[in-house]
Amino acid sequence: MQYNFKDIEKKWQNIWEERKTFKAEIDRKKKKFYCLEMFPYPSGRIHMGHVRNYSIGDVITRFKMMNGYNVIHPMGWDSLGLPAENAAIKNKSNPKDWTSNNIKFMKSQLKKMGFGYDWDREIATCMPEYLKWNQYIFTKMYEKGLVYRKKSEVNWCPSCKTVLANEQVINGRCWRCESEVGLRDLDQWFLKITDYADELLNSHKELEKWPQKVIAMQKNWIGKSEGAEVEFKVYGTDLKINIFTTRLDTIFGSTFFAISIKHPFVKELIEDSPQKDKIKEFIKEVDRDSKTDLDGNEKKGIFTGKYAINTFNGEKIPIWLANFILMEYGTGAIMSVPAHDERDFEFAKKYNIPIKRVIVEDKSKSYSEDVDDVFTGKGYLINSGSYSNLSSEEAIRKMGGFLRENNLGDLKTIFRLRDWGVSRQRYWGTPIPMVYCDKCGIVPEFLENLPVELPLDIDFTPKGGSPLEKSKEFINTKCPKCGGPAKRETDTMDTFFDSSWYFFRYASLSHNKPFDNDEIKYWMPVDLYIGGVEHAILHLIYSRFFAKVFRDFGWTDLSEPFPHLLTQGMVTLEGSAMSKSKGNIVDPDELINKYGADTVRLFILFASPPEKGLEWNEKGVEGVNRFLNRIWNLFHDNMNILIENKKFDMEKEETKPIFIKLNQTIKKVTEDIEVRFHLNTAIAALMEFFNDFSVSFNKINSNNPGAVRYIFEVLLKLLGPYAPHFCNELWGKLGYNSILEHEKWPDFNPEFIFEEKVNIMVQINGKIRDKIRVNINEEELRVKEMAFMSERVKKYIQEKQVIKMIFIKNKMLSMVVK
RNA sequence: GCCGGAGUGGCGGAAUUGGCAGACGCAUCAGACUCAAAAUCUGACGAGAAAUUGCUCUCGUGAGGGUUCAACUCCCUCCUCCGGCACCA
Repeated sequence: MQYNFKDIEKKWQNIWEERKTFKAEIDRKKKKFYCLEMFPYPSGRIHMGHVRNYSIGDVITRFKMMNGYNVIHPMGWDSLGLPAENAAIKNKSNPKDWTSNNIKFMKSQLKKMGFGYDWDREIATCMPEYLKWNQYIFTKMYEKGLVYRKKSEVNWCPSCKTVLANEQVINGRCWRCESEVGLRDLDQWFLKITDYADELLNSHKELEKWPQKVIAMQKNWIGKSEGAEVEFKVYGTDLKINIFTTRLDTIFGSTFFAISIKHPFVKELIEDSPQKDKIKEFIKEVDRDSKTDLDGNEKKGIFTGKYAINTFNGEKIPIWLANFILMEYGTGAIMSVPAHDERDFEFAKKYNIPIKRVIVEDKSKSYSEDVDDVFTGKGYLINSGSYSNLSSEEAIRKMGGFLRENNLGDLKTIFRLRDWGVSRQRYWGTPIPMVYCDKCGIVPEFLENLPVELPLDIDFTPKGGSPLEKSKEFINTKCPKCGGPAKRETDTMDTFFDSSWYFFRYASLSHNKPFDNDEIKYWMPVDLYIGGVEHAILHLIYSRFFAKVFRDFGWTDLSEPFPHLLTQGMVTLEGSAMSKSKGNIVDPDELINKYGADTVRLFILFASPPEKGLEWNEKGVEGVNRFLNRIWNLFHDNMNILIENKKFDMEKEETKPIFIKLNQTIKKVTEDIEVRFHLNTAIAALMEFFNDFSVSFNKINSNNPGAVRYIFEVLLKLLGPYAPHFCNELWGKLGYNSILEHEKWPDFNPEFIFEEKVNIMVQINGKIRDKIRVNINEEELRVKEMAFMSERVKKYIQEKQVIKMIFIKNKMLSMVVK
């Protein structure tokens, strides 16, 4: 029989809502637990990734509630962003309406899954209140010097005359008109996240409960490298070019100098070269390559005609333009040491540049003048003037000192991480609250004028520029300082800005500031943050950065917002992520309608442990549904026994095994949730227990009938977080008015964890030859006696000598015979 | 190239501290119920060998080696796959 999940699930969803079961209020007598899942972008419908993510969070939430925690479990919407704008262009509608319709629908889907959220704390990042504090944070950052303006390139469609987001550029072409996309230099806003690069890296140490993988990814992304910056003079000119190197110790081996084609001094270097036209042609070529030939690994270069003077030995070395030097990293110029760097070696071979060995692995060995292989390791210096014979490390230290003393450079640490460009030339984002006044210059909008809201009467059909640029009422404003006429910034913020602090706002929906520190002190940090591993880098670095900035503002005492992170793997179909554009979406609604939310929740959690990727396969859904039905049927077939509520005896011989199994299951399920988050094995343990229970049901019923009800009660509590509607319904049928979430999570009885008899394996020469059943904690001597009496053991040890015996209590007896 | 992670039956996965490999579920097969099917229930289910039924043995966790009484688990070498970063100076 299939239980009627439709009525039951609706009923309990209403009860949770009416009783405000998941409302979170500060109660300083209780320990809090902040359970957070990454909020969704309201794209229209929830997908399997959401179902998985929120099912995990919901199990933890209910589990923690039953363990006496004051749980906050909020939900909201990352509701600004490009898809809304694209949809608006397509449907000639408004992003706001599109978004709020989607939110409405998705919220109903989440409710249908039975997820327990405190909807009173719901946030949508597009709401005026959120815009206001988002903008306020931006102006604060500006005041503190964490925001600046810089020219930066954007994608530009020449036919639509508009800036394109990266997502709108498909294979180098515009997503709408397919014309080739170019680049444009625009003034844009940046956040100085690099000021925090070192701290973001160092405080990884505090994140003990983060997956190693995520930390490794972030470290990679921040990309710290320690080296030195050295000034080189250009021979015969006043030019000085700085280079960055991690191998200052190799500087005596530098035989050429290479700079990026984008280096600001290129123009001056080639000004009077007879080869000027050829060089310009080369620059164009490399520029083209960099756009088309993504992994173009052939090294190319051209001699500029100028020479640099090696700061350490005065040698003149030729300056080349080379395609493998990036302006974005270091200083855009390098000293090249072909003997000790793979790329420099390849380049030198190609262009017949001398190669000079200056580092050797072994001081006592002699090396030939010819260098036919690259040695990139550290070692000892040779051919390096007064630095010869020093180790690489010593040399770097001394050379660094020399640079500092002579004002020619210094040891320096650089990062791959670059400042965060937050400007977007789009409509559906938080307007950057800056005003351009002819008299006062750039003025951040005052708090009392916030939020700067988006104008609604906007034509979204792309005609050139950002939609905001065309709104006269938006652009024209008063200067907050002098009151004179001024113009508004038309760029909006990267939506990652919005999502970098929403979890503070959930915890404190304060009306006169972004959040209130008293409330933050109670609720924050987030005790468990659950989300897709695809956010391992950007979102999780930005959020950590924001927390540190807030701390430095004096707004909180918190340095890390998420001490415990659980990253779930992606749900894939045929090996690739489900996405609308690929058309491989599995819609959870169909499954919910067919099997009910409880089955869907159980199913997605049972399929694999959360952190692993999950290849979608619907086959197993029948299995978990069967499990629920079997419980339902056993329960209802025995209602008469269950409502009698008789006394029972735990110690009774006939039923002791099921109590032991029950207590073992409590222990296992508790630890699986709490310690490992392996919800799949917790469910498996519950199934295993129920199998035992049904097999021995008649025996229990006839020997110890009162136990049936007790066992069902415990089972419902343990299964409750996974299948909350189902379990609450049965709980009610036992005559309780309470809801399971307010019941206490069962404790296991340590006296019922161990069985009275255990199997001891008898191993002879590494192979298991017998199992003997003995009382728990049986003495070594007695086990040995029994083992020697076993016929099967005798077979293997007769006429042989036992030379070694190892006894592990309750587990095994291992013998070595000869 | 560098940095992570993984590799176990037909499939998803389990084995938490080095101690019974394959829990739990799916699929499959057989049986019961049924006129029949579905549903449900019962049983079998890593590979191979032997056997009269039960009691049996050998091999087996990507490959090869090692440590150990004992290895999916620890060490070394290698292969494959996935993820991140990448002419990073």
